[in-house]
Amino acid sequence: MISSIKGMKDILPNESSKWQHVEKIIHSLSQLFHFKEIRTPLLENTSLFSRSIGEETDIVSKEMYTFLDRSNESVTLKPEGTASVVRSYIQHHLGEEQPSTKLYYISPMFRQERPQAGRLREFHQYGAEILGSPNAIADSEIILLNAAILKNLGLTNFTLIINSVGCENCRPNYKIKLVNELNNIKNNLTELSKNRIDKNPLRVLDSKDKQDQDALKNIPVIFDYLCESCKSHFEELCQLLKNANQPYSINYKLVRGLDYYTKTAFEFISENLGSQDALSGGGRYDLLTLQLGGKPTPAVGFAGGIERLLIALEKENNNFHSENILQLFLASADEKGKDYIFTLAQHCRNAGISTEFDLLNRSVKSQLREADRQNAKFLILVGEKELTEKSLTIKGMKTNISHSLKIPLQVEELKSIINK
RNA sequence: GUGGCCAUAGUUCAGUCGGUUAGAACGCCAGGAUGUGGCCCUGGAGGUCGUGGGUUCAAAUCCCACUGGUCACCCCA
Repeated sequence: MISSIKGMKDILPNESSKWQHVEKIIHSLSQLFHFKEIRTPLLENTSLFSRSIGEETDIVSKEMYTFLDRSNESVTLKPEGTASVVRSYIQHHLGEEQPSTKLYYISPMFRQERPQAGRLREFHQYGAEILGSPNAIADSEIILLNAAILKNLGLTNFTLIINSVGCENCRPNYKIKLVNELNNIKNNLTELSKNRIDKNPLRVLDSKDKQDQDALKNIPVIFDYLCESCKSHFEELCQLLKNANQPYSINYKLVRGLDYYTKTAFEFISENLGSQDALSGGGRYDLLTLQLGGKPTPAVGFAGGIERLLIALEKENNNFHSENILQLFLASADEKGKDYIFTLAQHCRNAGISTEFDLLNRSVKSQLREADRQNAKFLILVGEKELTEKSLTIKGMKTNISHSLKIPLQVEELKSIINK
């Protein structure tokens, strides 16, 4: 038996309706906020990701599915969405058409990590980006869309945390100060954090280790080192969130794992996700477009994990109604009945009635069991008797109401009974 | 990538001081005075016990490796 690749899951028929429901809400809310969908390829040039996400990040240094294609080009299955969107934005000059652009996407992503709860090698993200606006109102738009999607799915148990990670003007100053302080308390830090002091000092801050957190109690926070522009941007965002009645908490130690973030960083977290507690995350990336060869374009965006949404929804006992209910099951008692219902099924389906019948030549009893199992709303059984008498009976499987119908059948009449 | 736990019918599991044809429930299939489902009753199909080695007269059961799952670390969605 050949099975799926480790960490890559089939979405089976009994769960695909949940996915469709979630995707439907993502589409409709994104469009309500007037974002337009963008679809980019799964495969990109490897350099797109190494240049944007950062060579030193875990994603690029050890998690990407990278390989040489048949022309010896290094290609990579996309590990996140923003880089591709920005690449496409630059390549197709979307910024020339209008001063600001709002885009959203739903797409599989790939990272070769050890799978665990809420973490897969192929997973699905939904995300949105606003390119062209440097203002906090764009940040709030992104955050509020994200929150609206969560709420509309019926989630209640989540928290928004925000921070500012500064910009190219103020972050270097803070970094120097931070490295100094970290070196002072070096002996109280875990090995991993010690190693990070030089490579990526900001990441030391959000270590989950208790020992680290104790040692970091009195560490200076970036907020005190933000430049005027970053500070006012952050304050403005806070005010906008308040005006929108969007609860949030500030966590000065929130740092995100991708290098391109500037100013705003945020996460929506849930207690229901085990150790992978982020439902979604995002932030501002004012330098990325320039870095990827485009014109300087301030931008902000987020991405969320669909699998994690589904886990959180399950934990909150949100039961989805199964869509795609079967309206009519046609059963046959003999060969003539079979011929008749085959044709009738075409008419019903053309009229928009979802219709099913037996494909296995089974007994009447088996056909009816099947109708029951499929949760059919109505049943019509046809045999020689009905055809001779030119009269059919349609029966409600749940209601026990039945109607007589004359042959030739008027599909409109049938439709009105079914949709009543 | 590191570590803990796990791996028996389609599913959830029982079965280990090693010992004859490996069980249950649910699901599936067929039937129940002959053309009306669900409940009920009867019968049936379905497993080389994750894979490969080893120990033993004998392995689902003990040992090793591998693979997969799961949880945690790491990291992130």
